[in-house]
Amino acid sequence: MSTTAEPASLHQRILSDISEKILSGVWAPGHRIPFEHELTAQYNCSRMTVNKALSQLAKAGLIERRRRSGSFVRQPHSQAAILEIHDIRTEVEATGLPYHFERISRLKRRSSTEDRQLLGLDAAGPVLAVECRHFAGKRPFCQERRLINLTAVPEAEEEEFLKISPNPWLVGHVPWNAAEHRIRAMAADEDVASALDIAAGSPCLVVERRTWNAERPVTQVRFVYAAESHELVARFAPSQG
Amino acid sequence: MSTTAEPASLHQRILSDISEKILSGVWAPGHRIPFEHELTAQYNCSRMTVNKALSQLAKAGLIERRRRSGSFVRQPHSQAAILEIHDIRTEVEATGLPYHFERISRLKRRSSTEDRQLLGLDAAGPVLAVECRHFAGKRPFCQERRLINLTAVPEAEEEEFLKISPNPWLVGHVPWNAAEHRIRAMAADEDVASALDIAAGSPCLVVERRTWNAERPVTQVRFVYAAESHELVARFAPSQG
DNA sequence: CGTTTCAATATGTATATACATAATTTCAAC
DNA sequence: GTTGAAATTATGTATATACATATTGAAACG
Repeated sequence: MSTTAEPASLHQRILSDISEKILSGVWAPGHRIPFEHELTAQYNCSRMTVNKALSQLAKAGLIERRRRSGSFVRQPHSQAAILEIHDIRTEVEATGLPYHFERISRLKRRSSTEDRQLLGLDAAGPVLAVECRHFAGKRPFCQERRLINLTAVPEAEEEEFLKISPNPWLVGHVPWNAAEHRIRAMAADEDVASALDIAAGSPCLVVERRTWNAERPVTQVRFVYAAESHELVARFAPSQG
Repeated sequence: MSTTAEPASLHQRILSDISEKILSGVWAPGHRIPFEHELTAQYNCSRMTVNKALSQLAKAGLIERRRRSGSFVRQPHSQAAILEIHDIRTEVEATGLPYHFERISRLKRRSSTEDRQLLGLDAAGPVLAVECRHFAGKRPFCQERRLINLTAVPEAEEEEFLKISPNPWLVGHVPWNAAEHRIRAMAADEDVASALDIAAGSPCLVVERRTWNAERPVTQVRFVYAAESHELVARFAPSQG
């Protein structure tokens, strides 16, 4: 997996240009983004192409379109994430921004008491601790801290997690049959604040997940998102198209 | 008035026709759905219109498109986020503390624009706005703000919600077949801070839920918990095919 | 026999165009 | 000055068309 998505097509480029401006704050909520005909001129393309990009942005909830008035940056509603095996790459790319991640550290160790508690292990054994940051464009989107039970997944020892992040690697290598999510809010501590480039104390959403394979703990992971950047959405039935 | 599936637009109709067939199981995973040019003939429209619908389906993950081969129904990406309708009384009592609640206000009014947006209503009509606090022991545990669509649930007008809180009352009186949860973190504003007896700005967990009955919005509710007091837990096994 | 080449095919993206629809503004009529 | 009809404007949807691209299958070739 390459980490950066090239601007595949023109309307994708327009889309990511604009969402970058919005998410970076260059265009604040309420700001009127250029009219379709202006963007048409700016990108030297047809109105249909611009329209496609703007329609997607509207559908994604980043902008609001009003006939006769123009298109406006919406209040930071932000993007949806399905609850379960939420794939961060997909979440990020849904916003139109290029995704990449950074592996910060990777350490094999004998499991500490805390590790065992987090993983739900009852016996000692080697674990792999991995820390990553996921980015949307140039901005940090999510901090990930993970423990992998090497007894259940010995192959993980050979993987550096530099080109592929732990989640897709695990999905491709290990089956699981049970999972547990814990979701809560917390104030950013120093560590989180610097990882996400936000102020210490500001609210964050924390998603912790443990997965098992045949009763055996596989991995435990904690994702932390800045509150403004993220919202989890879970639906029980398709509401409408 | 209820939200009867309106004709909307042609590509929307194509999209919902197809997703209906997929979700109902008429077209199983792996099934090749008709080629664009076949759908073009079937709906008597241009390929662009069909293409728009199929592209959206692909983006939504329901189908997979392969050049030269066609479009295929994908394996179900487990949409079933198991977040049961969480019952606050049960949550509180699980901690061993006595539960009680307090109805703060109850107001019938014509739906404002904001009400309609929150509920997902497209037409005006009466709503009931109810605000409550739930306690664990003597400490406030959760603030609840709710809108009830009186068009869908006229009986609610007779209920004062002094002895029974809105959630158990609704569960006993109105069936629902779709729900949506939104979960996020936020900083407590003045209102929340005083309701929960915490400092303004401290992190909170917000759970918003909307439920529908036969396409008709029933109720919208926002629960706010102080971060330290609460954690959501969701367990599930992968549904897979 | 295996490999290369080429044509056929379905999707992917972009174009120009047309008309519909909703929200403002203008401006004349009352 | 208020009302209301018409013009204006930006978006919404659909059309026909064109060419690009990936993949497949079959024909041509050494």
